[in-house]
Amino acid sequence: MTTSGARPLDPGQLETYFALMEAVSLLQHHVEQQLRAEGGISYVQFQLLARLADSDRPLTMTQLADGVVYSRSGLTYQAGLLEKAGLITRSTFPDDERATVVTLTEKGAALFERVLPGHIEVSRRLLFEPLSATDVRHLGEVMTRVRDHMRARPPRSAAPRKRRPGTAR
Amino acid sequence: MTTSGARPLDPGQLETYFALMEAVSLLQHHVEQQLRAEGGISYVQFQLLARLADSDRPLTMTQLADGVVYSRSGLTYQAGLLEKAGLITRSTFPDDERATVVTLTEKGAALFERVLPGHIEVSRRLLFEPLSATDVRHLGEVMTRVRDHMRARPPRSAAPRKRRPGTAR
DNA sequence: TATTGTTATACTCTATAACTATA
DNA sequence: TATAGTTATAGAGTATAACAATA
Repeated sequence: MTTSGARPLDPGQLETYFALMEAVSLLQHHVEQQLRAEGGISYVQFQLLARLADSDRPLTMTQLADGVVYSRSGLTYQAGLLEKAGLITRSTFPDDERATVVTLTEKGAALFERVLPGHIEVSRRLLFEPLSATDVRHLGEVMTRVRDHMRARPPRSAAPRKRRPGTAR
Repeated sequence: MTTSGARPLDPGQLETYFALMEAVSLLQHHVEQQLRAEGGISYVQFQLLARLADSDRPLTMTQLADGVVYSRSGLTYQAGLLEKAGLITRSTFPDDERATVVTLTEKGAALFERVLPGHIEVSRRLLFEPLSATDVRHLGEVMTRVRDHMRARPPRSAAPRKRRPGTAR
C-alpha cells in the first residue's frame, strides 16, 4: 500500500489546496474569537444553535449531530454545556423513548440572534471583502459541489478498518 | 453595540460561507485521519514538517510558527512532540542566541515523504474530483486572494492586542 | 526594554469503550 | 440484536501568564 497516491497533483492543485486550507483556518480562527467574545460559545456550539434556530421543530440528538460532530459522546458533551448554559433543553421523545429531542430555549434563540450579526460581519470583512459578486457565486457553486461530493463519498482509506456490524470493538 | 454588523449579507453569501466552512471541515477531518493513520501526526505537525521540508535552511521557531499556530507556547508544545519523535532537532542560533533554529532530521524528512502521497490522494479524491480545471484555477485564485487579504488585515476586535499587565480581564 | 523561547497550568474538546434503556 | 444516548476516562491541543536569557 501507500502507493495508491503516487500520482502527483497538477502544480496548481497543490497551491489551491494549501491556499484553501490556510484561508479557512484563518477564517475559522477569527470566527471562533468573535463567537467566544460576543457569545461565549464555540463554532460547534454556534452550529448546533443555528440548526435548531433553522428548524421549526425540535431535533433529535442524532439529527443534530449530523455533519457537525463526529462522535456521539462529543455531541452529548456539547449538548450538556448548552443545556447547563440554559440555551437548550433535552427531553425524551415520546414516539421513541430511546431518543432525546433538543429544543432551543428563548435564551438560546436570543443568544443566537445576538451573535449572528457579528458573525456575519466577520465573514464579510475577512472572506467577502476581496471578492466580486461573480467570485462569490462561483465559490458557492464550487464548494457546494465539493461538500455534496464529500457527503456522498465517505472516507475510504481514512477508515482504520471496515467494521462489520456487530463485530467486536 | 452589537449593531456593528446589522447589515445583512446577500443571500448567496451566507450560503457560500456555510458551504465553504462545512466542506473544509469535512476535508480537514479526513486529512487528519489520513495523517494520523499513516504517519501518526496531526495536520499542524504536518504543516510544520512541510515548512521545513520546503525550506533549504533551518527555520527559527518564530518563522515556523507563522500562520500555523497562534501562540508561542503552542509551537513549543508541538516542537517538543516532533523532537521527541525524532523528526526535528532544535538548537541555538549562533547569530542571535535568543533564537532557536529547527532542523528536519532524516527521519522527519522520510516521514514527510511517506505521508505526502496519501495526503495528496485525499485532497484529490475529496476536493478535486468533482472540479474542472477551470474550477480549480478559479478556486485557487480566489482563495489566494482571500488568504492574502486576511494576512494583511489582522483582526480588529479579536486581536489579543498588546495589553499591559493588569488590564481588564 | 523588547524579543525569543520555554514552562506551568488550566481549560476545552474529542474519541473509544462500556453502559443503560428502549425497539 | 440493533439503536439512541450517556458516562467514564484518557489524551491531544490551546492559551495565558510568569519566567529566563539575550539583544
